[in-house]
Amino acid sequence: MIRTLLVDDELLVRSGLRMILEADPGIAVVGEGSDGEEAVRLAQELTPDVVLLDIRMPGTDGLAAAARLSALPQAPKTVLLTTFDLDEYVHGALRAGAVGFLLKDTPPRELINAVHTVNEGHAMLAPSVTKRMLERFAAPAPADSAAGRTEALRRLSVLSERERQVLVAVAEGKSNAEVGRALGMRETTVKAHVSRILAKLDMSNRVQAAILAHDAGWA
Amino acid sequence: MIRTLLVDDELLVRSGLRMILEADPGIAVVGEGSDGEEAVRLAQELTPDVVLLDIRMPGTDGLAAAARLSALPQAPKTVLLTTFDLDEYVHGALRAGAVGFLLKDTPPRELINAVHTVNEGHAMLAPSVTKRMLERFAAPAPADSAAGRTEALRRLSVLSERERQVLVAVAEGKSNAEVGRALGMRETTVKAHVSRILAKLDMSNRVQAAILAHDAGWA
DNA sequence: CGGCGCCTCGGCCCAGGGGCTGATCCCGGT
DNA sequence: ACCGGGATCAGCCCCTGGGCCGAGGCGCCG
Repeated sequence: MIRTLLVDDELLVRSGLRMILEADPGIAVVGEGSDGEEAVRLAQELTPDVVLLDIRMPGTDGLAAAARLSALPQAPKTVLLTTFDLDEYVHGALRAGAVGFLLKDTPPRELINAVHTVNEGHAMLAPSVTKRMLERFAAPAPADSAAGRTEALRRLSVLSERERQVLVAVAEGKSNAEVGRALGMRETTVKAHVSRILAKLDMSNRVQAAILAHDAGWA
Repeated sequence: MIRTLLVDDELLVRSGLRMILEADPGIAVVGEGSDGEEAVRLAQELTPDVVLLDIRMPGTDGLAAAARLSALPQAPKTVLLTTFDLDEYVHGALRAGAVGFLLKDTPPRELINAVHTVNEGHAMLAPSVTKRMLERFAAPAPADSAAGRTEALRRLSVLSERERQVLVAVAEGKSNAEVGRALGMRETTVKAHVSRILAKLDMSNRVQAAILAHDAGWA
């Protein structure tokens, strides 16, 4: 029997979740709370296996509560619930030690599944989150700041000497006009260079290029 | 009914998996293959919902097969199975478009759970893999050139929490509209934040602020 | 209670950024 | 002699970025 704690500031939501979860014979809802403070207090009293935690709550919100939950002696598996699939939430949630991140439009069947899954030690993320996370995990060789530097240099190697000079100036925070003054060319020329730099690097704005140049040690 | 294809070079393993999966009324095993070539061929013929794929197989191995499966018009959800929890495998698997990665010591109940989970569009990773992946995804501290880093952090300390979030998104190269989408606010609000960030930092454009945030290890 | 700071948003304005076309010049390779 | 690519610039377009003003809500503190 998986002992579960529900925390959401809206009574109706808690009741709905309870209905869904208790339809499964393997799950028991052992408590309900309405804010982050209660979440921590109840988790200590009840030592649940799984805590379902809304992110947006008055006072101590779900993210703060999750961080404190994961610091408890018998830390429960924490699943965060939210209406909005925001990057900031996801990062915050995972950094806070959550093992689940679900949207509130998750079907009942999936919610039950999620409780079982996290209870077994797995993670359970909403599909959209999973997608972004897999992309990040699979794609890049993460920046070792030593290796990231050479990687940046490699990507920048397609640039010509003049383009390199322009990009350095851009990475110093100069406007196109200032770059022109610094390098002795018209602003229109600077813009032409920046355009080709972005095209070569497959980027959409100067900030990304500036960061890359910075990583390469150019500024 | 979830239509499933099993691929493993050992007959005994396939039979065992079939026994386990068909114990669930919602799962049907529609085919079996013994190597990567067969996996691709059968997937085209049968268009299964989920493919369970062993990594170590003679000829075309599971990773290569997974990559080709994910390129199919009606790509199945691919779950890779392996005895050894090697980072190299995990990266390869996820890069190949797999949505599941399980060890062969996974309990039967969990395997059934996994098939349902991936069929719903979620990911299903072995706990050990999940743990490493979450760490990397949540990874806040590159812990590198700490020299200018603390100085940057000092200068950025005047920013509020929300402003910090906005600046991070800006430093990732996002446009104001994209920042808004990522943080759940209107573009006008983003612009208000950026304006105040620049004023607080005494800077004239977002590139300078982005570089500073980058130095602080925020992006 | 009344401030004050933070967060939120709208509207307005205009400067800056970026794409596109097209042009000239120069240089090095064919 | 020709061609290709880099560098230079112009003019045009539209979208984005940033400043400014004003507004309302919320939470905290004296």
